[in-house]
Amino acid sequence: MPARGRRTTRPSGDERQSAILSTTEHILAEGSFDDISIEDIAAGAGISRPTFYFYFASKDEVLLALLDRVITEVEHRVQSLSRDFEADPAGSWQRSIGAFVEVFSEHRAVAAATTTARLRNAEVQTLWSRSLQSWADYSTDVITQELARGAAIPGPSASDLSIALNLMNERVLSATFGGDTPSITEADAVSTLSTIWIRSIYGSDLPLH
Amino acid sequence: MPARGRRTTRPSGDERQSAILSTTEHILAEGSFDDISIEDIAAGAGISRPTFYFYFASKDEVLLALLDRVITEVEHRVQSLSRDFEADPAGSWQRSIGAFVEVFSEHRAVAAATTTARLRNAEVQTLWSRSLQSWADYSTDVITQELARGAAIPGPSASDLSIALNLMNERVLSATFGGDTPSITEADAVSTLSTIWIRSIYGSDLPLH
DNA sequence: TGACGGTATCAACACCGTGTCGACTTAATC
DNA sequence: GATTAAGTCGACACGGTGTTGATACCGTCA
Repeated sequence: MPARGRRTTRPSGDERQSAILSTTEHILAEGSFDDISIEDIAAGAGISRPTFYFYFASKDEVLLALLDRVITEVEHRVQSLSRDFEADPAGSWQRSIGAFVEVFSEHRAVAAATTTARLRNAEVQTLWSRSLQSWADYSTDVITQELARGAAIPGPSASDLSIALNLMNERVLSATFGGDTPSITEADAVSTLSTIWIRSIYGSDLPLH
Repeated sequence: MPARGRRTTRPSGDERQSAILSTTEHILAEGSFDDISIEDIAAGAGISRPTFYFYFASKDEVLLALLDRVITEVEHRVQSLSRDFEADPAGSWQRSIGAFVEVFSEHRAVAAATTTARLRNAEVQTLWSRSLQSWADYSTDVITQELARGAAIPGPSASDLSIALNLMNERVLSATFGGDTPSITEADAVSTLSTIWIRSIYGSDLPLH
């Protein structure tokens, strides 16, 4: 059992593991994921490159762990939101979108890295797809309910609509946080996205409530 | 001057250059841009790797040339479209979006490669940004006119709205052509996107005309 | 016709990042 | 103090990139 309150001669495995994670998120804040080498991460965590491989199989595995934490955080944040689409549809959508924006704003480095890694790594792709799909499923359910009570207007299938809107959010936020051209400012992002969601779902700015 | 109608002992420089371009687009159709090496391209074009560097400074330069051709094609296609937003706003938007979908559908390999290369290569980023910006500028102008004649409804700035919608198209089409999960089918893409554009701009499915 | 010069070609090399192997050290356990 | 599991890293092999320098081809002009 490792000594408690007294420094052991070597940091424990868990300390090393989390040093790698936090160093990576830290380095990620200033450089792109593709530009940082495992050497950089290892150096930042105070270990040699081969030792890095004792903890993670690759750079992508580290990102996977970071991404997992972010996704879990989004889930919690969105779940703990007070929403009542019947009473206040516009506000409910806006608060949900706002929650996403907040979390991705806080972890923009991880989000940006995911965007690049997803394109070449199947596991990252899968993890991200699963989340996107679950958000799309949730939106689809709400839209279907809104259609049933006559608030939303018919048109494209609820699922196509919700997929397109979720993908829009992903791309717009990635542009905003990445400072791309063209992009919309962080201040305008939530209201612009919410307006598009609401008009697309209800065909109006003032849905029935 | 090179012989005409008679084969010279070596293919000319121009032939090599275009062999590199077409080979690259061809190889790109089955593998991702990141996975193909300069060796692959050179072999496909019947030259050695160093000789490749005589024609292009890097793999990315090849993509840049391919992308340039695709962007030019989109421009031509969209310009030659008959549009009259006052007479038929919904149809005009739908035809414009349809033109994009067609071109990117034909050159999906180049579009996919651009998506990945943009993230690490500044020149690709710039070229793509410029096009995106010019399409967004065009949409902004039309939305502004539609607002002036009282057909579009006020809300987010015309430019924020148009940037968000253009980015949505980019992401949704990339998912569709890449067969991502979640994504919408190629058959449903144009109608879903058009509906979102029209409802977001006019606040209704049947804009004034 | 022959030598000049731009165009084109490629073998060989230097470099960098990844991932692996095997030998070594450290610390808990019996 | 012997054994075992966990942890560490020097040294290597590999694969892809980009460069260099020597050489071949070919149109042209004296």
